[in-house]
Amino acid sequence: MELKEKQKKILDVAVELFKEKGYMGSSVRDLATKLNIKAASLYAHIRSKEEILEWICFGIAHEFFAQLQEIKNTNLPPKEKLNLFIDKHLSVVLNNRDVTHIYSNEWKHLDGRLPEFVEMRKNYQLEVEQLLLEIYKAENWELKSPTFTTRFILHTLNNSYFWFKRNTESSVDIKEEIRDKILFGLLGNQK
Amino acid sequence: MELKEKQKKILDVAVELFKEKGYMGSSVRDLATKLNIKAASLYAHIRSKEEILEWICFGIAHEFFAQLQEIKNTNLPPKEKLNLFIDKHLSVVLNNRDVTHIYSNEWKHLDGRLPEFVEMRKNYQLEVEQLLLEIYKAENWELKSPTFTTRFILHTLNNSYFWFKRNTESSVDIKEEIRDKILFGLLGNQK
DNA sequence: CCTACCGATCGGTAGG
DNA sequence: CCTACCGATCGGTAGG
Repeated sequence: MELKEKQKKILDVAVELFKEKGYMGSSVRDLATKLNIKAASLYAHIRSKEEILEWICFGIAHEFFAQLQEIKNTNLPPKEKLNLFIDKHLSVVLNNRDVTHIYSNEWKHLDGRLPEFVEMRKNYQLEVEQLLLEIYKAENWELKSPTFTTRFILHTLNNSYFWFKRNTESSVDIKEEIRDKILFGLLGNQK
Repeated sequence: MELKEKQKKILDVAVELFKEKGYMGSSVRDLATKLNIKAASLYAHIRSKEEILEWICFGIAHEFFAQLQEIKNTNLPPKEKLNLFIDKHLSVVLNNRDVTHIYSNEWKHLDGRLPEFVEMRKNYQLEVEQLLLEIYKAENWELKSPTFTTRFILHTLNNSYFWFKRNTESSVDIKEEIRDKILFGLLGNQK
């Protein structure tokens, strides 16, 4: 799924558009106008509107997977694996805020490749759950509801781009604050 | 904004539909079919498709406000105010999962009453922030980023319906687990 | 509640 | 990359 230069340009503009109006609220004519071409001309570069959504959803899913695999392949102490996972996942999210938003909210419109997407995401969730189980076991922590906890952490990470205004705080500070909230909550680090 | 019986029925069916296909992905014909009437007949009960979205978004927003006002009017100790706020807000969310989902994800399509909605939500956010400030001050806790923290708590509460499968766990257990995660995070309550 | 219908817009194709 | 155009569907109205 290698994209040509023009396709990358279309992807970038589509991300901006879908973020603003939603996938179903964005027409191919809107997209073409933003690219200063006619709607019909788009089809020299894309097979369908849905294909663009596929690029977005599967592209970022692939990044999440790659990042997780890297962590699984290290021999870090469990606690640091957890920290690194949060850090890496957050980096992907914060470097791709609009894409993550579309991935989280528009995947249901994938249609043809929807089953493939749903399974891919389920697998990712299961792998994260395994990582958590491994960490909790090694640290002798209690993990009451692994599935619940996994969903909590992934959802919180994926929606964290929402908690601050863009460009007002440095990325390092943001990541620290988010990790802090996920690990210790509102009160866990209060004396 | 008192709804008649038929309008309530339309609202209920629309919530189900919008949750499944999204607001822009749902046509008035889809909605009419689900109600076993013709699309044109809907307009005896609604002014527009958008009006239904207004019922959904402003209706639940009103519930959030009412619940917050109740808490502000009590004389509970600060710490219990925080617990009660989480509990009450969660009750509204869990009793209105699909509505909360639409409120969170489809508000941008409100159009005519969009500015009113955005301001309403900003005010709610500010009131919650004030409540947090009051609580943190009384308890002598440190609150580094009030706005960030407020967004964290509201987003986490509003998305919590996502963390578990429907009807698999009792509502009491769910609320406890969610409050636990928000207050203490993944590790805050581990010894 | 229905039938009949409106103009506008949708994603996409043909052919150059 | 364009013009020209397709059938389907959109939200909504008129009139009963």
